[in-house]
Amino acid sequence: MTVTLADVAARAQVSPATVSRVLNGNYPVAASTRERVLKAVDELDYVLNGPASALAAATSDLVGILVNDIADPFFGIMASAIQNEIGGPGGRAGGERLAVVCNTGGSPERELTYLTLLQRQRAAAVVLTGGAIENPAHLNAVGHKLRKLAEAGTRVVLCGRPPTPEAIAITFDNRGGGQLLTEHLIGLGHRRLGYIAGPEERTTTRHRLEGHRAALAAAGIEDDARRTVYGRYDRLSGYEATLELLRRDPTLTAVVAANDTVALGACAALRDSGLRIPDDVSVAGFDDLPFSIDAVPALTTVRLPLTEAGARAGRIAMGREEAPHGGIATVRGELMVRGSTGAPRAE
Amino acid sequence: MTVTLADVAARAQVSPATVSRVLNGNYPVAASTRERVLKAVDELDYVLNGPASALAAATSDLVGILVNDIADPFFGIMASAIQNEIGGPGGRAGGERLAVVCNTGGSPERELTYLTLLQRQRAAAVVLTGGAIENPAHLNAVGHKLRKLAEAGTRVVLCGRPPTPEAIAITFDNRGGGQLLTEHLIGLGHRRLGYIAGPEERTTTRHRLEGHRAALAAAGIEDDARRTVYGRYDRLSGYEATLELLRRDPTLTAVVAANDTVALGACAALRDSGLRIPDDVSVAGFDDLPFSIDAVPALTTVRLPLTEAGARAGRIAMGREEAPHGGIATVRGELMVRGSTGAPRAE
DNA sequence: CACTAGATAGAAAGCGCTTGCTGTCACGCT
DNA sequence: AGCGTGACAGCAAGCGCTTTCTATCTAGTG
Repeated sequence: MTVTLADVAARAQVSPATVSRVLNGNYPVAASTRERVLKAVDELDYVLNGPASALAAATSDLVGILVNDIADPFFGIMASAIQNEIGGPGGRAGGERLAVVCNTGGSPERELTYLTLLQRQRAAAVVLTGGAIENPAHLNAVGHKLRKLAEAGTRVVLCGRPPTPEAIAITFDNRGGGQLLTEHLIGLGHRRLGYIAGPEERTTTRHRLEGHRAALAAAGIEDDARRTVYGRYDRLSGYEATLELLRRDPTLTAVVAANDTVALGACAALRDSGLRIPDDVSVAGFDDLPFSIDAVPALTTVRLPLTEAGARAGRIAMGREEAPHGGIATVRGELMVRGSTGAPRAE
Repeated sequence: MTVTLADVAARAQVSPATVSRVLNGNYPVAASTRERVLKAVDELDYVLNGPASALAAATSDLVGILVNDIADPFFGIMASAIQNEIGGPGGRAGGERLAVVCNTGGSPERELTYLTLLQRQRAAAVVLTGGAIENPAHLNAVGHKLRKLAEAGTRVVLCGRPPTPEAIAITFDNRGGGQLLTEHLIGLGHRRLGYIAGPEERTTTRHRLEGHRAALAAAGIEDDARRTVYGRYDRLSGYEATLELLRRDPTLTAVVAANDTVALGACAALRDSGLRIPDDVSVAGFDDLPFSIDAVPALTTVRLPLTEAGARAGRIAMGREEAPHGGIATVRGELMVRGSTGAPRAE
């Protein structure tokens, strides 16, 4: 029914071995023979059987990219950059690899299961993006899996994720970025800052918050726990958290959000509460996603070089760039001061 | 080196066949035996060899999702919805399938290569999302591939893509949406409307533009070709196109954009040109992506039920929902009138 | 001109799993 | 007591490809 290597071989009057060699091109085959084979392949519309090939060769051309939320451009941009370097069809790289992105939805189980599935497929490489979940049991399980994958020859790279002993990592300096942002706000004269954090058990959340607190501490500002609200990394969360923050302290002069999307929600909540940005309340985001500049006023935020980091991770995953020294590269964010932050209103 | 089925069998003192059956759970195995096997699997940390399994069973659990641009939330949202239904680990569905998204970047070659790669992997299903490229040769090649895939037992579903004879399709009524938008603008009194289209050879571009023109024609407004500019589906394109439109006719009172992202760029260009929205110029987008409501003023646009459509496509791909009658379901967009459109300034 | 090295092609042994078919028991029925 | 009948378990034949090793042939070489 389906065309096999043997069919092609028969048609081209050569042995299956020869066809295989023509297709893989790593063994001398006379030009005339090659041509005959290629012709047969074409005529028969033959397509290699991936599983069979992977089984026999004990390798596969699958590369997995794990993301927390595929609907979030933060991940989309990174995934796109990674995939570009992985090669994928027509990518910058040569070999044809199937770069696939797997959406964990931020769920530990899904993350683990995808890792197993990738292991099962004998993936050539795996790139994990974004913050990790800080649960000892889960961390352990993931570490174990990564080790197994590495042992099996799968290259494992982390991108925008805190380093672990098991893999090469391109890490974002979320802590430094958070600090930059809050320092900026404090420099403008703010003293009562609300903070909208992400999900509590994420490393990204913790690091950004730590940076924020470090800046507060450095300025001798008391860190009132009531000024921090945890939520999700989405717009609605930002909206609700802002309302809550305002309820707890209507005299806030600035709101720092977990990321740009959350910041957008915060802006909406402030506007709906009749407050002007930045005259009444300043707002800051994080990531500098494309739409941030289109907010009105444009969002002050920390730009993360998502594309560059992704590209680098992709190249390392393909073995086309050597790993950074010590296996860890830390990428800093750049403070982008725009219209959404300003001096607090005089009291 | 790596643990195989046979190792597990030896350890559990059963035959490989039994282990296989325990793992696949589609054959009666005594509880005590099952337990013994499971224990061995656990102790040995055994992971099934995907390729081998796929080869022997002649099926795979891979499901491909093709998107034009993974960094664009339009696709991210659909992909997320599809993947959710596909099951993926922990998804709503039962079986563990590897739902993978492939980023074509809008390139015909990449689209084709991914399709081949998926065919090579004997994918269980393939979902193609977003507009197609209107190039006869390419259309033909894709059609051919889809037919082959279907013949091989791969379920093929289109989502947000024009129907073809080869597949089941959930299609967006881009034409109707475009018409709605322009009718709305005309209803407000606009007569000189600029149109920023997407890439010329995309079906989405053409359909939305046709809707726009149909509305103009219905209102007896001459369709000046100089009022249409083609570009890409990104922000910068919207910015530049708007400047160009303004250059060609500074008296424009409205700009209709190919999608929300482009609309954002258009807004930026208008603002930078010292024009107010909607007082001087109205702006309309398309898709109603999450950030559209956060633009200031909020974007008037056509909401496309991306999540619902994706979910449905996913279910159909999994065979958990029957195909729509005739194999085609058309989904309409809903006009969302918001602040970015208003009556034109009096002349 | 005999001989060897280099270039190609083929034979065949798996890769690790699934599954149709063939046992082997232990029951429960007549 | 004899036997049909499930319920399990194992055998063994592949699935379609890669690759090692071997065979063959041609072209140099002294």
